[in-house]
Amino acid sequence: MRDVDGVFKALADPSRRELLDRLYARNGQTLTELCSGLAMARQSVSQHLEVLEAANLISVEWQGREKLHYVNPVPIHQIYERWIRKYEEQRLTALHNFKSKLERK
Amino acid sequence: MRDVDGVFKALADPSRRELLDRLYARNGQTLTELCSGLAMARQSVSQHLEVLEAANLISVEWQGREKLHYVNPVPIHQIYERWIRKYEEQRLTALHNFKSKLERK
DNA sequence: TTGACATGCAGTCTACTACCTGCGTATTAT
DNA sequence: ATAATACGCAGGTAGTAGACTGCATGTCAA
Repeated sequence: MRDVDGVFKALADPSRRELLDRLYARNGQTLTELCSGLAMARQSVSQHLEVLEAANLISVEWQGREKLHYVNPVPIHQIYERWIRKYEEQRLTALHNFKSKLERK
Repeated sequence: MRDVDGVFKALADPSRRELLDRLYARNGQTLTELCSGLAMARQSVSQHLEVLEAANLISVEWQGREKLHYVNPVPIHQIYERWIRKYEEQRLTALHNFKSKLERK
């Protein structure tokens, strides 16, 4: 349950976020497809994908010699639920206080 | 605008998330207050706070020799807006498809 | 069957990160 | 005025992360 850490760490790298974006744009891409257009060696991309997979942000399906990658949106949702919504409330409270202050003038 | 990276990196460390949580529980704490109960040297905490400040996740106000720290929920909201909501939609779509599949049975 | 293709495994190099310690400076309290 | 307090600055170290190269393995196609 406390694998929040892995998710945050996985998301902390811009290359990994781009990979997620690419998968979001078209799901089920292979490793070499994901490599194309990136200024990185295949091995680097592969490592990044491993990190994303370890964080459960993507899932993998083998099809012959090809490795297909799929986004898994669940961990991101959990991050939101367990971590962001709390701060969201404070933000809205702050906003509300700010408005009230304005109105009292 | 693309300082998303700094925010993600700042959030990637559990110590920094705990510091944010502590500030969320009680805003406006000083450095030494934030240090108390943590198994870390003051300097380490200070460095973490610098990272959070650089990511604009906290703001700082000097009062004499004391440094007061305040949470800034805006960047987290931006992360949500620009990065999470998108995946949220896909998650709901996936959920919807899943339900439809069940119903077709 | 042989060659091309998709990927994995292992090792290396560099840079950064998260710690620390020691010392310096400014502010408050006695 | 002096001591205690709150903090910053500089520097040092161990571990890790991100990139690479080279080679091995498994799969498909001619």
